[in-house]
Amino acid sequence: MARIKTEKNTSRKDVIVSKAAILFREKGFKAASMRDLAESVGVEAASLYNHIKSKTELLHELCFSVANRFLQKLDEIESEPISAIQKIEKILRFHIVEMVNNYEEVYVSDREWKHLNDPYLSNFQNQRRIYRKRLAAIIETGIKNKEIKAIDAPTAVLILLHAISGIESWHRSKQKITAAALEENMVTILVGGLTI
Amino acid sequence: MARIKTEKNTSRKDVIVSKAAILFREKGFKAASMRDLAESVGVEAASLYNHIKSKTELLHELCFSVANRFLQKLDEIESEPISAIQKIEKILRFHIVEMVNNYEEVYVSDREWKHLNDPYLSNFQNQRRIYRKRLAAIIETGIKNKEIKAIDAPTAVLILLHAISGIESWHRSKQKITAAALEENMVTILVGGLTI
DNA sequence: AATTTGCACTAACGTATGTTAGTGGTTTAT
DNA sequence: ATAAACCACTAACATACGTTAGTGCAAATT
Repeated sequence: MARIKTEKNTSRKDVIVSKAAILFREKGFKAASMRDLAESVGVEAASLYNHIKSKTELLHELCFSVANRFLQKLDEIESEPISAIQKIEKILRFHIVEMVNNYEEVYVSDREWKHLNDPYLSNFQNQRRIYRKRLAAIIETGIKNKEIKAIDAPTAVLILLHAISGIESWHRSKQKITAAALEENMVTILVGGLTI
Repeated sequence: MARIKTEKNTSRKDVIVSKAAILFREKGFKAASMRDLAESVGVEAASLYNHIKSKTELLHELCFSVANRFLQKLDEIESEPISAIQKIEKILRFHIVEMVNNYEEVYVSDREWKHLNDPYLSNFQNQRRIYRKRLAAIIETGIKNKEIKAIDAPTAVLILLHAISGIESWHRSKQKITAAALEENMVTILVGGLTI
């Protein structure tokens, strides 16, 4: 009857959530079973329910904690007195760093949100839509100011965001370049591609 | 006892496979049930097994038919007497057109291949790895010939491929720009970002 | 030290899933 | 017209799943 081991300032629920992130990333939300999760936590499946309400709750936690981090950072960057292209670069770098350091969570939030249930689902979709619109607005500004090529802003956003999610492949590749080098390469290509 | 309707030159199995693509794209492979699929085909679940061997077979068919199309096109483009950056642009355009016209299949092949079983799984992963290496080799050549910026080639490949998969979002968006405009925008940003 | 709370356990439930067996009608080929 | 192949059906199976109920030990609180 060994308990779930926690480090200080992390609840047992936190442990479960972060093991869930690893598992959901690896197998996908639907394919990952509560029994799998229990095993990776070192406990019986039923015991998980002393700490969480449901499997989907785990997905909520992951999706919204990631979404909130990005929204907060966007607030911050939007209000800085810098050029549009500089904002885009900052956001891009933040995404990359997040994807590198919080791989599992960010990945799961990006790929598995479809399995959320309403009202969380609509909620998440809205946040996502709004986030993208705000990015597009920054790009529009950059275009108006002749910093950025005259392209379709939503398309540019979609390229940026999806390109970032490619870091998944980097994570799993054998011969990785350093995270810093990865970041510079991505910025070179993407910011370079946008700039006039 | 109405039979599955086929158009000429398509077997009943083909009908099932393409309905499966739609369903797998929408719900994900694991979450899409054979009973769902049966309903969308207009038949009882058990009846599907007169035409297919298993659920995973549907995934094989989808994944490998897509993979083969891309491999074949790459063979073709590789042997053309054009510059590296032109090859990259051609491949990019092919990917975009495929993603636009064969949305469901390409998407499923890209996102759901994890649920393949061995030996298909390793097989698919190998093909994927090799495909990417060949793309990276083209980029390396371009760098050597000073057509392309001195970046990490595998990173560039990963950005290209994932950016393309962003067309998913375009497909679902309400106010779409035309497919042609999408293609031009993507080429502008991505080829522009690679070129010196 | 006594009491309350936390938490992991076993057992089990209801449901959904992929799939098989067997039957009989319908289309195709002879 | 007869035989053969095709194919959709009903019924059912075994398994895997998320989750609940109830029990008792261990830790935290008083």
